[in-house]
Amino acid sequence: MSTNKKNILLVEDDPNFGSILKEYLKINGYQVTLAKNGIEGFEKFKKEKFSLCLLDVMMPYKDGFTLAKEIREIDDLVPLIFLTAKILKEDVLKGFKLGADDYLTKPFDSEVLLAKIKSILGRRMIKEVADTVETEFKIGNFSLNTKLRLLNYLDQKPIKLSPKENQLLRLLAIHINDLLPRDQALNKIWRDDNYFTSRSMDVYIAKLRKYLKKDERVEILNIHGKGFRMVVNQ
Amino acid sequence: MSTNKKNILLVEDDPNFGSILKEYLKINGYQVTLAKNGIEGFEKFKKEKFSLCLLDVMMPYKDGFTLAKEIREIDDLVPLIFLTAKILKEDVLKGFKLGADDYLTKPFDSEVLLAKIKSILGRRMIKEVADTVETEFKIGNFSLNTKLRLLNYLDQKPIKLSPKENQLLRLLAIHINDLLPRDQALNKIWRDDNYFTSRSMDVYIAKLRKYLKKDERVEILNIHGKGFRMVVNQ
DNA sequence: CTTGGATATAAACATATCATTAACATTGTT
DNA sequence: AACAATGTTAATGATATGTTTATATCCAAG
Repeated sequence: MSTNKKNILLVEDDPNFGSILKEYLKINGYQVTLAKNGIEGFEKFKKEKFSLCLLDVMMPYKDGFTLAKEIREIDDLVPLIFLTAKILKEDVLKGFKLGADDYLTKPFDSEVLLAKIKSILGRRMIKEVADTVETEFKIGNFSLNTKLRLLNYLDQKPIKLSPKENQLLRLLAIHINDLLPRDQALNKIWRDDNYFTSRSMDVYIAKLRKYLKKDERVEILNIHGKGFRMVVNQ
Repeated sequence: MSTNKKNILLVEDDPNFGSILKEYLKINGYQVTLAKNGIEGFEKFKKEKFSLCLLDVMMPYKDGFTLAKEIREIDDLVPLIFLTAKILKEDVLKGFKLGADDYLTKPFDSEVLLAKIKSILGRRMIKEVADTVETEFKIGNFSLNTKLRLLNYLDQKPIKLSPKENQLLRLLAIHINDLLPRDQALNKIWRDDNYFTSRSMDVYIAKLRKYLKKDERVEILNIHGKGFRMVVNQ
């Protein structure tokens, strides 16, 4: 449990749902500021520092997406969660037959939301930060220094990495144990994602796998059609 | 083979307005598919992957709302923008209930539309929305990770799922203990429901049943003529 | 300017994954 | 019984990926 309090901005126009959710989050150790529409939400965002924003998409005057855009203009990093995802996920036909208020009063899966918040304030936050500043990565018994482009294995002579090898391994390390989508890697490293750059990336994956053979716990797995996933077993 | 280009589906019955808007969007770097009514629009939507849909509300045969409803049945996430001449509040509300991402009145400032499109397709927006989609499902002693396409059973080696296996099991999990209508699954996953896709689905059901044998409490039952139902007994 | 080494891409071929279809068996319905 | 719906396995062709080798490109040292 971290000592600095996690401050959440909740923008929700339905007062019932808003206050219930606020109470629930407070019980779970978060500090919550509730705004009842996009305009008020943006005002509050400018005045205070928040660890995370929960935005209802469907709001009068200023919808969640517009608000998100404005927030992004002044803060590149603060995580955003849209509360419509839950609604969109539901059977649309069912949603139609109900009134607008009905889906909000339906039992809200608060456990799921809480898990999401925890996950975003933890792992995901780390990923964002790592993506912008981190230069040193542990990968099993390897350590990668992206500034010097060196891959160390215990006390052995460091392996010199080419710029592309370095960038790709760095991305895999940021997403360790998680999917690195093919497109994302291609766009970040090659700034393009046609067939040929994709094949080129495969060549680099093969090279990295060769380097990583020294530690058999470390593997780069493929997820067919989606991307790669570097794992450290045990 | 993947492409980076933003692909927009534009459904508009007025040929003049339609082609002008199409050209305008193309000039601004988008790839645009134009459909001249709701029926054609839905056909095109099923055949291709789009980053965003622009739907005219007032169209003969099939209006924009009906089309939106059909699109939402097979795609929970694709952003929708409604174009309309009417500025009726009722229509706006109806649009938002469908999960619309924006609402524009016609004639409108094309600069405004471009800004809206950019905002919705913006680098973070899609990712944020995608992040809020549930990726973990519990099924008896199994746990399904739809992002990594892995089916875990206790501590055993995870079973790798193919994309179709993954999608089908996900749908069954969403409807756990409840009926998953055959045509609903077919339209969501295969975007079609002829005899052959239906047989194909049966093949996948057989595959899933094989995987799920590890936990005898978990069963996929058939409801003759209606669909399937995954249950967790006891 | 040219040479050599490092690097990135392309080509070529091998293998793996995947969705579909066919084929035949079984079950449910009337 | 007759037909339709479903269960299951195996074969097929298409696409994605794995890997090595060849070629092109860049750039610094001579």
